[in-house]
Amino acid sequence: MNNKTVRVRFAPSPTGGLHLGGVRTALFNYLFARHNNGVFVLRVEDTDQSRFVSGAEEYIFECLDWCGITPDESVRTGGPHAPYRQSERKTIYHDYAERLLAEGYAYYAFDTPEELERMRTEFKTEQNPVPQYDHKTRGLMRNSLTLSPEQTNQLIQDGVPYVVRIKIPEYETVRFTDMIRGEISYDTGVVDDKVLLKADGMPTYHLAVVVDDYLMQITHAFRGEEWLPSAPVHLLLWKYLGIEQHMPQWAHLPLILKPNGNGKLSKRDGERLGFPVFAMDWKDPKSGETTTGFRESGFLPEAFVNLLAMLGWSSGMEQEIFTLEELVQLFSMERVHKGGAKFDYEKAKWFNHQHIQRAGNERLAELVQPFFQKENIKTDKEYLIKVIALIKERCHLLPDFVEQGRFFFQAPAQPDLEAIRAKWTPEKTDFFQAWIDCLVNLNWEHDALEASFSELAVESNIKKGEVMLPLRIMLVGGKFGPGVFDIALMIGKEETASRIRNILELL
RNA sequence: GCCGCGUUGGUCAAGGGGUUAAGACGCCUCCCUUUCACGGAGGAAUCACGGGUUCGAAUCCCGUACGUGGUACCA
Repeated sequence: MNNKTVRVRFAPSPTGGLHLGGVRTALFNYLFARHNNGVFVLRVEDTDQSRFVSGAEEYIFECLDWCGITPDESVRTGGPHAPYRQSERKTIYHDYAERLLAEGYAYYAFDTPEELERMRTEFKTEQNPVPQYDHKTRGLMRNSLTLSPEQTNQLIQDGVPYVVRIKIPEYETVRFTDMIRGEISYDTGVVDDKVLLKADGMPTYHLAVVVDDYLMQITHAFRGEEWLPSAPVHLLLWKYLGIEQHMPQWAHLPLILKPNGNGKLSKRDGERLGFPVFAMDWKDPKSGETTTGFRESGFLPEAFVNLLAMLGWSSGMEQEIFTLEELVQLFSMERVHKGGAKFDYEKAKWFNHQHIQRAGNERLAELVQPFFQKENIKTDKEYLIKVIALIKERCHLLPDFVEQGRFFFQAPAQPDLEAIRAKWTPEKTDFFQAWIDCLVNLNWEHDALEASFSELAVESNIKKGEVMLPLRIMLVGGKFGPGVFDIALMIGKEETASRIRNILELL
């Protein structure tokens, strides 16, 4: 890449950076950086206004750690372009704002929220329901363009709150090339004079990205498609600052949409439809409510990363299951889609199922243990590993191991007695009684077990098929699970006999 | 309203002038399994619409429709 190190940056917002779309942006940044032996920079957006949610920074790092996409430069790791926290870069942004002000590309605006509101209602028409602060209206507002320099200075000295706005030209066409979409052009006549510096002294995203990307020598900037409309503002800023030649290449990633209905996927959808939209549990410090994450729902991080990668990108091959390292090798911007993708939770679970099959039983045992603990089931590690080997293929999410495996640890609490009673006969009671007695002297291995069962059935003049299902229900509680003799083998001679005996008494 | 971006089965998608238009998820049928899954074999289902260009269009162009994003001192 032009002998220049590829540097990509991720600048998650405290609110938006937390969900699926945000993590995917981070992932694509990471994949592109690694693929090109570049650097993945994380700049933290910590705007100190009411919308800022404390704990978001920690949360983001934990998410990225979980996914295995740790940044090379960040607040945590340090790096040559520190600080990486926006609030610590305040004076830097001011310097750049001054430059724009001095050269007439920006101006001071003293309008109060009420005045802005008045303007919006006053100029509101059917054709223009949302009037903007732009070339059409700025001449009618209270700003350094309409005020004399003396008046402006006086207001500033008097401590009247002000913002700095970019002065967007009236007739100009801004063009740029997006790595995903190709040529894109905007007519500046429809762009408004965006605020660059807020009254509280903090920069808006518009100023911050441009300044940070320049100073941090970012070569490629990827973000969600929702940023496309503000791209012309950023382009103009690069130009006005005279740093155009250092501008990164842009790529606007397609949106992740609601599975049904319309619109961007949001936190609410997860709650409504019963699936996670956050990587990990997220507790909103303000409302105190917790939103369940993919991690806590029982997703493997590699599965989460895999399914995220396939949402808006494809390898072009038939293979769909990839490790992070494979994704790094295969990733290319050319294969990123333009259109938004609807999130499909069923497919997400399928990805997890696939990765569970590929995961080692020992690791699964560790991951699954907390879910057993939650249900107060004590698990011996060695035993649990054997159980996992037996049941993993029928598990899509980690909690499934509890449902599929609990009878290995405890006798079924509510066995499906009806299923047994339906075709029960006294002869069958005798049969099971006899089999329990056989068990005592039996060599405890699969074939011997099954042979004794089959032989006894023949002797008792009972069809083996008629007692197989009852046996299963006695041991398992229901019509599910691995081979019934494998189960008996696992739970042991005593337990097998005891479970049969107990059910027999209930019939 | 205006501006931008997009549109291949229900969903994710390959394919970028000539294909029987891949594959995956989901759904259905059958096989396997004396259970449930897994697995295997099949099946239903698609190029948004209308015009061009072309010998030939899912593919290129133009419209329309629809979707989606933006239109904040949010990101």
